[in-house]
Amino acid sequence: MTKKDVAGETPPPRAKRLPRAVRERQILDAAVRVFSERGYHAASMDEVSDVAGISKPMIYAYLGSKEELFAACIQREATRMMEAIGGVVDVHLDPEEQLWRGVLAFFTFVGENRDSWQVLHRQAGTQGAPFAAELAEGRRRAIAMISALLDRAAGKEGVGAFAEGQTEPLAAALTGAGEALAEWWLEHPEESPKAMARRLMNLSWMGFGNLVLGRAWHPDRTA
Amino acid sequence: MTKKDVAGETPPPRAKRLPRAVRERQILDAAVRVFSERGYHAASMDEVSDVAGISKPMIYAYLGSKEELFAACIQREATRMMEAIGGVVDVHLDPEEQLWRGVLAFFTFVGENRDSWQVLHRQAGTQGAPFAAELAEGRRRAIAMISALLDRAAGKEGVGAFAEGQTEPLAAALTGAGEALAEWWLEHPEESPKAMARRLMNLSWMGFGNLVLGRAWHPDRTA
DNA sequence: AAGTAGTCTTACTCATCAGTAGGTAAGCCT
DNA sequence: AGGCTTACCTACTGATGAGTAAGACTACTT
Repeated sequence: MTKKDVAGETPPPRAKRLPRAVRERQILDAAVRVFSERGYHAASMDEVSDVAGISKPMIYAYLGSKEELFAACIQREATRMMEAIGGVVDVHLDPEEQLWRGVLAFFTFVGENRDSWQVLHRQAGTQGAPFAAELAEGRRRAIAMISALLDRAAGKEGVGAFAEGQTEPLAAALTGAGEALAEWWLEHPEESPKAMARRLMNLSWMGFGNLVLGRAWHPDRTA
Repeated sequence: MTKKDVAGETPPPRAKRLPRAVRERQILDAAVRVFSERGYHAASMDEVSDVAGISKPMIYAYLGSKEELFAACIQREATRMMEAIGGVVDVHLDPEEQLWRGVLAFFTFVGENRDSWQVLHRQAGTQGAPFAAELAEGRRRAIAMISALLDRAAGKEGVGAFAEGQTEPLAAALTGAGEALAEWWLEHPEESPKAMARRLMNLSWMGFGNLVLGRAWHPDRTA
C-alpha cells in the first residue's frame, strides 16, 4: 500500500437508505476531502465513493460526471467562503476597518477549512477550462470587492487620482499575498488567524496607506 | 479533434540523427510546453514526443520516466529563473535598490518565458510529493533571499526589533503578491515589465518602508 | 396486496496511457 | 569491407479508472 488511506478515521457506517439530500452532502464532503488530498486527476471516483460510504453509481446518479462533481465542490466551497467573508463586511464602515475584518474572516475560514482551501486554491486553478472559469469567477468577485474598497479609500482621502485603473492589479496582488500567507501558515500552524491577518495588514495597508496619500514609490527615487 | 494541437506552428523538421545533448534540449523544450499547456497529469508522453519531433522510447532512454522528465523541467526552469534574478542582485547595494532590481528581473523573466512560468507556478505546486519538494526548495531559496534582504533593510534603519522571525512570512507574502501580479499580467499583456515591477514595489516597499521605521499597523488603531 | 418511486449494489465495458520489447538503420571506426 | 555504437522506430502489454447495464431491495402509497 503506497497510497495513504484518506478515510481511516471514519469507517463508513454504511447507514441504509438515506434521503437524497443527505447523500449528496456526504458525497460532496468526501469529494472535497479526496480532491484536496490527491488533486483532481489523481483522485478516483472509486475512492470518493469509498470515503463517502456509498457505491459509485450513486455518485453518477446524483452529481453527474467527475467534472460536474468537481465543479459542484468548487462552487459550494467558494460560496461558503465568500459568505464567511461577506458576512463581516459592512459597507458603511471605514475602508480600513472593512479590510481588516475581511482579512481576518479570510484567515479564520482557512484555518477552519483546510480542505476547502486546498481544493479552491491549489486544485481548481490548475485544471482545464471549466474549473478555471468557475474559480476565476470567484476570484474576480473577491478582487472586485477589494478593488472597490481601495477606490473608496482613495476617494475618502481625496487623492483619487492615483487609483484610476490601478487598484485592480493591487487588489490581485493583495489576494496573492493572502494566499501565500495561508500557504506559509500550513507550515506554521501555531500561529493564530489574528496574527496572520495582522501580517497581511502590515504588508498591504501600510503600503496602500501611503499610496492613498499620494506617496508612491518610483524607480529613480533611490538614495 | 477536441484538444487543440500544442505544436501547430513549428512542424517538427524531423532532422535525423542529432547528438544526444541536442535531443535532450528539444525534449525538455517540448515537455515544458506540453506540461504548461495541459498540466502534469493530462499531459501525455505521446504528445511530448510528437511536439519534440521524436519517438517516445527516446524520451525514456534519455530522460527516464514521466516523473523524472517533469522534475528535470522544473529544475531547469527554476535554475534559469534564479540565475536571471540572481544575476542582477548585488549584495553591496542598497536593499531597496536590490529589491527593485530583483523584482524587475523577475517580471522580465516571466514576460519572456510564459511557459516556464506556468510549469513552475501552476503545475509543480499541485502535484505529488517529489515535485512539491523540488519546487518548495526553489521557493524557499527565493524567500530566504528576500527575507535576508528585509533583515538587512531593518538593521540598516536601526529598527531591527520588529524583524525577529517576522520577515519570513512577509517575504512569503511578497512572493505570493508577485505571483498573483504575474497571473494578472497574463490577462493584461500590454503592460511592461517595468510597470508591473513598479506596482509590486508600491505595494510592498511602501508597506515595508513603514514597518522598517517601526510604524506597524495594528487592529485597534482604527479611527 | 400489489404497484411504484426512489435508493442502492455488483459486475461489467471500453478508452487512455505509462512503459517496453525487439527491431532497423545510420555513422564511425579500423 | 566489416564490425560496433548510438540514434531511432513500430507495435505491442498491462494497469488504471471513468462511466454503465441490469437488476435488487425497501418503503410508501392506494
